[in-house]
Amino acid sequence: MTNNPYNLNKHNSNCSQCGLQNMCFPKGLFRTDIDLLESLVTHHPCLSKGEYLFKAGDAFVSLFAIKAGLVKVYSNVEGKEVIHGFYLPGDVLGVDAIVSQKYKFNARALDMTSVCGIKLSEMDKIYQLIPHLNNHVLNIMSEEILGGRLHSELLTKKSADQRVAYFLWGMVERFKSRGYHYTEFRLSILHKEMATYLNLTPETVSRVLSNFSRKSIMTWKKKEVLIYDLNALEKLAHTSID
Amino acid sequence: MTNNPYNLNKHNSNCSQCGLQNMCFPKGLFRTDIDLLESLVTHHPCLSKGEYLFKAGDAFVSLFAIKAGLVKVYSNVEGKEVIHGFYLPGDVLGVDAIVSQKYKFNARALDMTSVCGIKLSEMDKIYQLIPHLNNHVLNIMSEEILGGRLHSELLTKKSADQRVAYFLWGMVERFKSRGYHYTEFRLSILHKEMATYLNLTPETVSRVLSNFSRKSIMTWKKKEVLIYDLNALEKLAHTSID
DNA sequence: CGTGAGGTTGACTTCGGTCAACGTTTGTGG
DNA sequence: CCACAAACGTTGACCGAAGTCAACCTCACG
Repeated sequence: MTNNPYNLNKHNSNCSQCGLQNMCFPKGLFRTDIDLLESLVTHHPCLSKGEYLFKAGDAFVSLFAIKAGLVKVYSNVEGKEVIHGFYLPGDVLGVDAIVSQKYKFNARALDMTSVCGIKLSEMDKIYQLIPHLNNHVLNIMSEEILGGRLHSELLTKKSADQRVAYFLWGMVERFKSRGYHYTEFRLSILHKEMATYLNLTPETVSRVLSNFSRKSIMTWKKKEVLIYDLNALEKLAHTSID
Repeated sequence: MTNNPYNLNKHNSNCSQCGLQNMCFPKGLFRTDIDLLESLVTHHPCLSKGEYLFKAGDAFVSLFAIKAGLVKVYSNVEGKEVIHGFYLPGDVLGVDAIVSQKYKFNARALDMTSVCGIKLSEMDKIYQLIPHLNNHVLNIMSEEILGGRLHSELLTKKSADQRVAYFLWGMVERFKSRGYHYTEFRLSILHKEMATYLNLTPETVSRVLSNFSRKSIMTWKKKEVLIYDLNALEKLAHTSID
């Protein structure tokens, strides 16, 4: 178990292996595929905080698998930011650009971030060579659709408390499933950004977090999240509003 | 130009042709593919208002292309309905169930509806036989992701007036692009359902529509939508909230 | 007809937004 | 290493868009 998903030094620098880890779900690739996939994987210098992985309108180059760090995907509507998701180590982003061959959203590192690219510029060929890869792409797209709908449910049917609880609980689950510490972790998301994602204001988020802290459910100070009462958090996240 | 998309009698009853129309975008299928695709397309009896096309949890059988009518896709969160989209003639639904092989949402006819099924139970085989079909599926999934994000933008950054205007303007655009009448059309969506989709209450929707009617922008009485001032509608839909 | 679902309208409430003032952290350059 | 500025976060007072509640209207359909 890695102590900190953001610690680049500790991360295995074998990029293709990283790519494979990410792409092996749900069915593993066959050994014979690996060499081919290897040739698709590109290495990238680390992105520092604030750097763009891609911008809306850029030509599609490749998918990106996050090795370490954190990326937000967002659009700008009438000057205001709409955040569609946060991508953690192990996540793959960019699938929505495959068809149009243009990224439609902005992707920006929120922290020192390391990615590998997966060149899918010649999709048709690749499908025939690695039929399984197609399943992985479909799988990621499915997750993206489901995630979006879950987000809609969150935005439309949950109170401010529930949204924050749900968001944090979701983060915990994601860290847990990836084998990271999940009751104490670094989260380089500004409260402001979580607010945007949840369609709340920073003020409201601040009040909710103060509230959670007062109830000894969790704290989030200076990018360090400490979960004291995961049960309470889950209950809050899932209970009916009335 | 068909007068009314809901008029089943006027619709070409050749189901496979319908399926092809839907699947031909963005790249046409080759003639040789058509026979194979034909064998994948299944015919279904018409659904009457309120009938389910599928329910959340059902095993995935096929995608559905809407020939005529209207289908809503929704989930239930703590007893409350969350509507994720309305599917019109020419739309294909069910892509999000391909990977999991289970439908995750409910799909219900809002009016007399006719669909054809596209059996994709043996995806892998099909991909190899019709590589193009894969592009169509990816394309539909992409649209689904984009649509979801657009919906999020709507929910988070628009006022009640703007949401309603945007929704109606969107419907107009969809009818227009499909070659139907788009300044006068039948829309079998309850105000209550539009409200749910837009995360508003029926009362608010009623007030907004009264307002639009008073301003001679449009009316929507008894499932008949009449657009008087499409420009005003588009302007409302797109202008900044401040 | 009559009944029930859907739609409308008005009065009132509320949750979260806005505004403002202040506290705290971060990061840069001397 | 410190100073300072700018960005971020917190707290309180107040506000407002949309929700809630209630009464009533309308219409489709048995």
